[in-house]
Amino acid sequence: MGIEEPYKDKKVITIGVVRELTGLSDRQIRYYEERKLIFPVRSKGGSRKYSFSDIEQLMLIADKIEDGVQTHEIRQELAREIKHHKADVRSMIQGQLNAQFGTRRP
Amino acid sequence: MGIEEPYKDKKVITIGVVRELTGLSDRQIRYYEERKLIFPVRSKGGSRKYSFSDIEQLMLIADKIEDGVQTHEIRQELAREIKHHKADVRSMIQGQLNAQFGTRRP
DNA sequence: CGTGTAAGGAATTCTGACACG
DNA sequence: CGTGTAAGGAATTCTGACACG
Repeated sequence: MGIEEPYKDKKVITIGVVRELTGLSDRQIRYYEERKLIFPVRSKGGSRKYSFSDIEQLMLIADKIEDGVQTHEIRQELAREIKHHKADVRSMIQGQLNAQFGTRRP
Repeated sequence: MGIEEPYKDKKVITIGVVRELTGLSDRQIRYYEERKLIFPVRSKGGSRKYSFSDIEQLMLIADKIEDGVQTHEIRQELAREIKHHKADVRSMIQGQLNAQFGTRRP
């Protein structure tokens, strides 16, 4: 499990390109940010910059919205995913430690 | 040898971000395009869009310029690289064909 | 709740040209 | 040759608000 796709998470894409790539309106894209579903960074001048991950995330969000899921529900799902992801990272690190030093057994 | 880094070649980055990421001026970036060293695509409105590959390419170009290499020389080097790359692809495909069907031997 | 829209302003980018060397 | 710059215009993005439902 190595480091891959170094570009996927770099926030370098303007909202216009995101609009084209996702098919969403800027209004929608900005609204999902307002509802804490997506977190672009800002350029010096104040314009939003998104990553490819953000674009994928937006397409997932759009699917759920279409299915009638409300933004606050989506936000909760996201929180759960992050929690699980953190747990995964924790257990992976634990696994590496065990592999290196053996399982602790007093 | 599979398909990797699906984002590396997507032309989605505006010149302002390229300027920040490379440290070059827009003048320089546009000039290298004029000299056929880099090939951004255009948005509907006419603004340039670059890929991460383009950014890496620009940094290589900048290094060579600093070393006193002229743009037309760099362009020739690029042409050679493309030629070699095409030869590599050709021999790789040939290798796959041989692996699949055996070397032709009448 | 989620989205469209008109409004006004600010930041971004574009081209062609002049300058220096 | 490679790059800076001032000029004027066009495309892009921003925010806050009103509207509908």
